[in-house]
Amino acid sequence: MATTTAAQRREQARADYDAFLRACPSHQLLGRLSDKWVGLVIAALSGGTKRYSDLGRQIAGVSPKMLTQTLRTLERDGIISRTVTPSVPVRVDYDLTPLGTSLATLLTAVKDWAETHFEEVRAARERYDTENPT
Amino acid sequence: MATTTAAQRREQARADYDAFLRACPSHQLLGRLSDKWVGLVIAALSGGTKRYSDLGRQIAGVSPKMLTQTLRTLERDGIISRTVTPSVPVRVDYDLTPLGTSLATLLTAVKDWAETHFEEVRAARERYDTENPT
DNA sequence: CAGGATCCCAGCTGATACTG
DNA sequence: CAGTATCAGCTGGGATCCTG
Repeated sequence: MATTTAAQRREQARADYDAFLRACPSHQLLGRLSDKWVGLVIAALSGGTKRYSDLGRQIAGVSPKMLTQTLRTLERDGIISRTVTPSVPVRVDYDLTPLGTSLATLLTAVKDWAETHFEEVRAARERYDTENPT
Repeated sequence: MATTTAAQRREQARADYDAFLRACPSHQLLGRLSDKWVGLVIAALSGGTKRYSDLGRQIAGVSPKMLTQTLRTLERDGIISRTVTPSVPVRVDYDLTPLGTSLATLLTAVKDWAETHFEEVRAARERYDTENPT
């Protein structure tokens, strides 16, 4: 025996890794933040309470499905709050919770870093591309 | 006519949005950071210089392909440096650049936020799930 | 107005095999 | 040792149609 192939070991490692990732808060958060629409939604809500259709209009190109999906996961995570007003067309307002606000702060920090260093990154890319014409 | 359907308008909006996103540094950065392996690689390299196979071993479950791909994009962005030593088996060392180090700092900030607030998120999820048995 | 349900395609991921 | 090349599978996201 001892036929522990590299593949088997990697498979095992992957299982461990997956379990680890699922339990890893920072990675979960990263996944959330980078989710295609999450950043936009949070940014939009930083401007105050918004209705569903306001968000749909303000965030260019989002489909109803993705908007709803995004809002739902954010609501589930306690990042935003959803308020239904049973008037005659229904009215639903979304807002940032305190937790969401603190997350928005973090997002701003990331944005600042990006804006500060983006020129460096751009230059690095250009250098790399001219050096590796592939 | 004026048959500008909702779909058409969304399509147009989507084009604008895509162009916007491609030009948006913070969103690009977010995408990078949340990339499945990027966080792990940066974390691994925070411990100092590492060889290709070291990284492959330290990061459980990564395939050679993804490891290479991740390293390449990070190198292109000027986040890590790649040093080839043409000995008789070849030897390649990876390291964080100053830019990469500052990014690692940001990553740490995200990690701290996640660890600080994860319990709140977990609680919010539990509440949401018990309230919405679907 | 605010969504739910369904179908479907593209792209990324990963496994495997091969090379300088 | 440090990759590259190829192929298959899955999942995310959008389009579309429908409801309370």
